[in-house]
Amino acid sequence: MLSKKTKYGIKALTYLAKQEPNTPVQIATISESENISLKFLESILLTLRKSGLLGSKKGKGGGYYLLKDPKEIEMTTVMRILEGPIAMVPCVSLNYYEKCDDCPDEAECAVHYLMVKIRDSNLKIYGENSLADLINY
Amino acid sequence: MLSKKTKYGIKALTYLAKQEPNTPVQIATISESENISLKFLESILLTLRKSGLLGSKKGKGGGYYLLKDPKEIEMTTVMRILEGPIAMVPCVSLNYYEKCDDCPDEAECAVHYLMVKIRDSNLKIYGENSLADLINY
DNA sequence: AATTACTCTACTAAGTCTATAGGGTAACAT
DNA sequence: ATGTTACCCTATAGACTTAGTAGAGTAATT
Repeated sequence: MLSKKTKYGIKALTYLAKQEPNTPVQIATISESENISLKFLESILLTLRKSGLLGSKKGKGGGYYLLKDPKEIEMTTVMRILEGPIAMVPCVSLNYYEKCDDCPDEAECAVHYLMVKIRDSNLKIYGENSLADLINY
Repeated sequence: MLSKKTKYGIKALTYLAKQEPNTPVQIATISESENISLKFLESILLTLRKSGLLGSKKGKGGGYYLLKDPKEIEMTTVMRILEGPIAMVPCVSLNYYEKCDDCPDEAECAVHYLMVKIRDSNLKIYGENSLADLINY
């Protein structure tokens, strides 16, 4: 299951992508428009800022804004930040690889075999879709 | 993330698929061979039996066995039983559809758009792979 | 200089899910 | 009858998710 954090995060990002570049949008505005709990959204935007996707401006007229062109932000990045590893099992993760403690031989593991296929296809889809692709279709 | 329940379930199923048809295998045998907690495996095999994938025989010489030819069991079925819906969001699920309460229009929802693609590609992979495909490669 | 509009940080808490453990019961084979 | 084995029920520690609450810090405006 996709966490609400990820769902809300993507919605907020697409909202920002629809705005004029570099015009800060307040949390409350996004929260109301997308029906997201204000405080929860606050913490989500914070992680997006910390990971370099968003910039923020304090004080009056402040808010959050995208740091890059929506075309340049691919969903692989977004998903990794919000949802974590793309792979469903650590032993097939490219960025967060971990050996299974119960599995003596990965090459012989049926789960591994299947999950590599799932990972590759998902990686392809996330790579083919930028934030810009999600707002005009 | 793939739950351990699913992971263990798939391992147990492939173990059974490697045996001679209709020869019951004890839980303990699978548990030891695949390094799975006995009690946990017990509950997993129970759900697999209740959903019609496995048969069981009580008493001495008893155990679990596959009810169908491994070629006839596609991973879509297995995943649905063990992991639940294939879709990552209820609003794109074919079998467990639910409307999002925050989303006014699915057709305009970026998350929906992306998750449909993910669902379709995963469904394709699970559909192309039977239990038999997972043991000989 | 005061006020206002924001972001930032931390703490708490209910709810759910995961993974495991223990004990007892019913069917079956010998 | 006896032992083997599936079956069933309950409990629990821990982690994670999704919030809610309170307050501190910062920048622009008046």
